[in-house]
Amino acid sequence: MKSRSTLKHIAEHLHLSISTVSRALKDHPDIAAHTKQKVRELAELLEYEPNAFAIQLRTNASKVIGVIVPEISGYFYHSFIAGLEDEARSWGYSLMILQSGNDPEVEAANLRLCRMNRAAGILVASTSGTKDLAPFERTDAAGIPVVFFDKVPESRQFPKVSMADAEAGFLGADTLIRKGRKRILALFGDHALSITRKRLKAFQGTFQRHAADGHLTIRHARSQQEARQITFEALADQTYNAVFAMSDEILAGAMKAIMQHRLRIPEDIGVLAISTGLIPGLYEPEISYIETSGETLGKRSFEILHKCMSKATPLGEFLVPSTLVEKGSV
Amino acid sequence: MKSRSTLKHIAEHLHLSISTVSRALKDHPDIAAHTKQKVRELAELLEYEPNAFAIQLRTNASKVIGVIVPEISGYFYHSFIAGLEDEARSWGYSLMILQSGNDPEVEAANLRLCRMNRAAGILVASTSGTKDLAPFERTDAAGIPVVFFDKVPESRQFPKVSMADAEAGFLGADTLIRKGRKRILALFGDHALSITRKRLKAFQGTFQRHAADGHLTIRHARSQQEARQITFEALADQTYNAVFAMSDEILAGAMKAIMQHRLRIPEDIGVLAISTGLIPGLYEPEISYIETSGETLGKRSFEILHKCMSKATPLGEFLVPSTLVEKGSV
DNA sequence: ATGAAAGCGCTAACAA
DNA sequence: TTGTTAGCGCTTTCAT
Repeated sequence: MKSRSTLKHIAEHLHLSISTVSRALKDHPDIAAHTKQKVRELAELLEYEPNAFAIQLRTNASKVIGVIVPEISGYFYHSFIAGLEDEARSWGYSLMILQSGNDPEVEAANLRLCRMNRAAGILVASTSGTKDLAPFERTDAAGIPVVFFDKVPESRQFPKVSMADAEAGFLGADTLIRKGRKRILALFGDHALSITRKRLKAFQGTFQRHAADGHLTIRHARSQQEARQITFEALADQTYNAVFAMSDEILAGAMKAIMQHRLRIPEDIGVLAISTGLIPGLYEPEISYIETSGETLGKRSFEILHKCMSKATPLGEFLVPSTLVEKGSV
Repeated sequence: MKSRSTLKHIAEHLHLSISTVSRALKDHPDIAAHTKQKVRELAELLEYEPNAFAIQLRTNASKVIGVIVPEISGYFYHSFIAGLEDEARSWGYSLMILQSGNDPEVEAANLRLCRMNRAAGILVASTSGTKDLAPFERTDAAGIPVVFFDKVPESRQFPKVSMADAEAGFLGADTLIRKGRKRILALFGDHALSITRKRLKAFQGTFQRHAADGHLTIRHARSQQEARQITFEALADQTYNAVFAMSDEILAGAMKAIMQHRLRIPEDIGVLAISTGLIPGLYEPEISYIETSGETLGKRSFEILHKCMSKATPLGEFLVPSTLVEKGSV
């Protein structure tokens, strides 16, 4: 293996001191122009590349952001990561990605890894079983800001970034009502998750306020399969003129049931979902959806974390707004 | 910020030398049992965590693997990353994820980043525009093994891991023929990509050899939209009894056209795709597919890279086999 | 069984 | 404008 060139090498070749070379390379004002010139040329020639370890050890800070998610694949987190990476790179940061597999212990181990690597900051979508926030507090106390996103704990002690769930729920109900769809089968996820409760509450509240004459059935499904079955059974008679799905996974299940019944969209049944957009775009006709963009959430999360890394920690919960994307399915 | 404890702190408290503490913590045989005991207890108490930078600087090696992909989101790479992370973590490695945005320059910059961070190894899915392999050679020469995956260059100089494209193409044609579907509309991607050419060649060859009496139309699409339009037009008359899609993106387009024509699957038309499995599972009935698993590719890639990192570089191209997953759509 | 000391490559305060 | 020096936290010879 070709041993990499260091400041020392350059310094020796040029009969300069290491610090002069170091300063020349960072364009320090003290250094003479012709010296800088010579140093830069030789550095280029020797293919000098700074040793990140040494810099990090010296400055005790890295340009790496730790990201801990339950899983990378699936319906949502990969788009979050994509958006985050984009934004982070433009600020010179890289991403260290860790999956927790929705296991609190792995999550804690991953957190430790981030600490050992002196991550500049950490973004966490917690597991559904995360109860003990102490490890996060310790990390934060050690000077590594922690920001939660998407799946956030109740605690008010950390900054949090998430989708505007209430708004999305409201928008869902409002859209359906405006389109005259008032006999609704609304499918939500696991009631134990706060995301579900927030969306549900807003949806239900809006419906009751503005469509008292309508008919709303709320059902909960914890998987695509379950969503499919519930939908299939519910749509057997013609009670409903619209289906609402609170997530991609549930939409996927509902759509199968709709296709199985060979119902036409939007003639026989209207469909609306809360989604990142990929799945609704797969059907014909495409499905209208309330967009909860993973990319946007990623970018926004970086911004918040970035603030935490520089100055005062902006506590509180930041919401990424949702917007209606009309595709004609409702 | 709470300053972290170091070996030095522990050593001072215990009136030991730093090296003794270091050794005690690594369970070095030279150290007395009771000393180890004391050291470990205090380390625990002080919440000692080794400084990865110092270790890395000292040993000039990290436990981080650089991953450079055109994009994280989309139909494929996120599942690759998920599989890779799983495997890497079990070996104590973490992932540094970099998106190239399919831009060769960004790719080169990312490569540089990996070098600066002394990545233990690098996995690259190259951009379609990557022509100059010199940067990769330099990285490799610097002692950081580079392994290409999925989108691999022609060069024989690096180890490569990819899907068994020829096999997948063969399996596609073979399956259709066995099912008696011989009037086929086969949709492929950009002909400039080697993945397309490999799949196409095997598919076409197999068809010609075993279904000379059949009718095969090959079409190329570079986007979901294009695939949709081509399919819609082609299916206007009843020439075909099966559609074959070489990728998820193309399948998505084709399915829209099929739904638009309100054709029944498999009665009116058979459908078969090469896919990772997520998309085919969204339709009703689900679509049969030749599985090209991103997860598996990720795990396999780690294995190859791991070999490269330890001993002799196993050159050549490694193929991840594909298997038929029957869902009854053909 | 334990300690002393060198050094990984870099930065930055201080000297000259 | 440039050089000297100390030190970041750790590992690892080489003593003792």
